[in-house]
Amino acid sequence: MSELRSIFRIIFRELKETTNFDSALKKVNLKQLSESLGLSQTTVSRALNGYPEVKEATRQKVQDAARRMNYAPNPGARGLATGRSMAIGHVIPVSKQHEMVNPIFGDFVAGASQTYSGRGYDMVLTHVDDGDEESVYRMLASKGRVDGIIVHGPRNDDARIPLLNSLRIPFVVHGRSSQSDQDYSWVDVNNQRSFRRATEFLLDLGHRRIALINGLEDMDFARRRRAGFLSAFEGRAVQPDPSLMCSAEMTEYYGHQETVKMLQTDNPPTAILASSLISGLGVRRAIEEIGMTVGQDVSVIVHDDMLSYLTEPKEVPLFTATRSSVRVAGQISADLLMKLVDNPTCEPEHILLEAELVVGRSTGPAPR
Amino acid sequence: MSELRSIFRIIFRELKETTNFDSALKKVNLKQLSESLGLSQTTVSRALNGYPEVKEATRQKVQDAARRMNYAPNPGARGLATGRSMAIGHVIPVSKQHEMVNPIFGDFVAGASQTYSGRGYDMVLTHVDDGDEESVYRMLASKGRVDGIIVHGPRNDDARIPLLNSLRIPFVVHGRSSQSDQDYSWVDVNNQRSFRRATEFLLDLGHRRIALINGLEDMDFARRRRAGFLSAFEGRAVQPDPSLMCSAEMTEYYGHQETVKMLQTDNPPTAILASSLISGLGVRRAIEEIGMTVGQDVSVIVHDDMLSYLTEPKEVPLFTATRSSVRVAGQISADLLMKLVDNPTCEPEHILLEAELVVGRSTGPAPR
DNA sequence: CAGTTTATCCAAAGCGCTTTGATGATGTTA
DNA sequence: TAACATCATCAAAGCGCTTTGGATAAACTG
Repeated sequence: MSELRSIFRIIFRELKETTNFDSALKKVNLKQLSESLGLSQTTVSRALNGYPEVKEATRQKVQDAARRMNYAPNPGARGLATGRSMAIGHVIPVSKQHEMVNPIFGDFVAGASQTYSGRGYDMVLTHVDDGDEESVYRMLASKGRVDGIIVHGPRNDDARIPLLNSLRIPFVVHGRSSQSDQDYSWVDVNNQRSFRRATEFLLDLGHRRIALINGLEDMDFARRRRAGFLSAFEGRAVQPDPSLMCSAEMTEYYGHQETVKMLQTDNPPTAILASSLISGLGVRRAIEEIGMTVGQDVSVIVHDDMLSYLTEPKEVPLFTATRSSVRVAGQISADLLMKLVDNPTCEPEHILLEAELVVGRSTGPAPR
Repeated sequence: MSELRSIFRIIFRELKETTNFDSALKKVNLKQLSESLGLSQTTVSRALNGYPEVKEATRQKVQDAARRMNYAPNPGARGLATGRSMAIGHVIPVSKQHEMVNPIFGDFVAGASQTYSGRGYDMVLTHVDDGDEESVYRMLASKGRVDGIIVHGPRNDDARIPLLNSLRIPFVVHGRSSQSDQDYSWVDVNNQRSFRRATEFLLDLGHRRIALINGLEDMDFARRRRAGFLSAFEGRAVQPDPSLMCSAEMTEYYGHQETVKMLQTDNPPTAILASSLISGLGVRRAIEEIGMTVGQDVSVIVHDDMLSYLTEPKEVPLFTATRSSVRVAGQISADLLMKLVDNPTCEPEHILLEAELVVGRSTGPAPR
C-alpha cells in the first residue's frame, strides 16, 4: 500500500518535471526559433532587436514566439558578433596586509547595478590582490569580457590609471589618484572641502584641540581629508597638534582604540573628526566608557557614506556628519561609464560631489 | 629654451605612448598569433591549453609569443566553442520596501571570489528587485552567461529554488529556504543550534527575562534563530515572554530603538540576544544611555558574522557572540558550486557550519 | 506599361575560439 | 623495403549571433 503510494509519488514527480521541462528548461537558439516560425534568422534577429525593416505584424509574431519558447540570445555569441560584451567590470583591490573588505563596496555596487540593469548591462566583479593587478586588468580589457571598467579604491599615483589608459578601454575611477599626470574620468566626493567645512564648524564652536581619526593614508581620499582638515586650521591661523592626527583602519575597534589613547593624555582633544561612521561608533564608545558625554565633553563629527545598514534618523541624527551617499555615487559613476562606452572618443569627465554638513547631536560648543 | 624643452616633452610622451601601444594596447587574436608563429590555430590553441599532442619545445615558443604579444583568448568566443562561460552568477535580491543592502554581502563575495580566481572563473553580479526575479534567472541560466549560480538571501519557501531546479543549472543557496519540498545544495550556519546554545548560556547564568532582537523574519535564518531561542526555553521548561521578541532590520538604529523600548517597560529584560553585531552596537548604546552597564545590568549576545570592518579583538572580545565567518562561508559555497559545475550529475549537497560561542565581556550572571 | 521606389525578407559571411578527422613525417617492425 | 604505429601538425567545421548585400514582390511614377 505504501509502496503503491510511493510509486504514485514518483510518477507525479516525473510528470511535474516533464512539464517543467517543456515550459522552462527547453532552451532554444535563434536557428530553432526561426525555423519554427518559418522565417530566416535575419528577420527574427531584426524583429527582436527593433530594426525597422520588419513588418509590425511579423515582429509581434516573433516576439510572442520568443517569449513562448523561452528564447534568450546567447550573450557570448552576441558579443562575438557585435564586438560588445554588454558587461562592465568592477575591480576591487584586496590588500594582503590588512585584508579588510571595504564596507563602502556593497552600497556602491548596488547603486551601479541599478544603472546597469536599466541598460541591459551585466556586472563582472573581480577581487584582486595588490600584486597581480596588471594581469587582471589586461584579462578584462582583452576586448570581450567587459566594455568598460570601474576602478575602486585608488591609491596615490595609482599604476592602474596609466595601464588602463594604454589599454584604451573606457574606465571611471571612484575617487581620485593624487599625483597622476594622466587625465582620466572620475567621480569623487569633495573630501577636502567637506573636511575643511567640518573642521571650521568645530573651530567656530570654539574647539581648538581637534583630533582627526583618518582612514589609512595610502588611500587618496584620506589624504585629501587631512588636507582639508589642515587648511581649516591654516585659514584660522590656529596650530593643529600633530599628535592628534592618526590614521587607522576605519573599524569600530580602531576608532575606539585611538580615541582612548588620545583622551588619556594630559591634554586631550575636545573634538574628534572621524573618517567614517563605523569608526565614529568606536569613538563614541570610548568617550562614553570614560564617563564623558558626546556633544558636550567631546564633540564628534563623522563622514557618513549613508550605508544602508547604518541609517541615521532623518530629523536629528546622532552624529553631526559630512554626508554623501556612496550608493548615489555608484549610480553616477555607472552613468558616466555608460556614456564613455557609448562614445569612446569623448574626453575624460570629472564629477565632484559635494557632501552636506548635517548637524546632529554629537557636536556642541567647546567646554571651557 | 622652455619651448624646446616642451617639445622634447611632447616627443618623449609620444615615444612612451608608442611603446605602450606596442606592449599593451595591441590586441592580438589567435589567428594573428598563430600566423606570426608560422603555426596553425589548432596547434597554438592546444599548446596554450596544455594538450599533450604538441611538442614541448613548440609549446614553449607559443607560450612565450603569447605573453610577448599580449594574447588573451576572447572569453565569449571560447564560451561559444566550449559551451562553458567560466563565470558564476551571484544574484542578490533587493527588496523595494526596505532597500537595505545586506552588509554580509561584501565579505561573502570576497570569500567566493577567492575561490573563483584560483580556478579561472569570473563572477557576474546581478541585483534584482523582488518582482522580476524569474526573468533575471532565466536570462542568466540561458546557457551562456554563467555556468552556475549562487542564491543569496533565501526566503521562506523561496520560488527561486524550483525555478533553478527546472532550469537545470547548478546552484548553491547561501542559507536555506524553510519548507521547500525540493532538494537543493546549500551552505548554511546552524542558526538554530547556535541560538539555542546562546540562550542556554544565558539561562545558565540565571537570566529568565531574555529578549530576542531578531532580523526580519521573512528571512529564513531569522526564523531558525527564533526557533533555537524558543527551544532553549522549552528545554528548561521556562516560559519565554513574547513581548521580548521582536524582529527588525538589523541596523544600529533599530537595535537601539527596540532596546530602549524594552528597557523602559516595567519588567525589562536582563539579557538581550541580537541577530547581528551591528544591531548589537545599537543595543549597547541604548543600555549605556539609560545608565546601565553591559554585562552587568544587562547581558548581550550577538551573532558575529566576522565582517572584516567589525573585527573584535581576539583575546577578550567586547561581545559574547555566536561566531561564524561569512567570508569562509562564501569560499565554501563557491567550492561546492565549482564541484557541481564540474560534475552536474552529482547529488545536491548540504553543508552546515557550526558557529562557535565565544565568550566576551558583554555577559554576566543575572542581576538579582 | 516600363522604370523606379519601397517594403519585406533572406543567404551567407564573419566574429574568435575549440575540436574532429586527416595528413605528413618519423621511427619500428617483419 | 613494405607495412605499420607514433608523433606533430593542420584544414575545416561549428558554436549562436549580427550584419552586409542582395532578392523578391508590391506600390508608385510618368
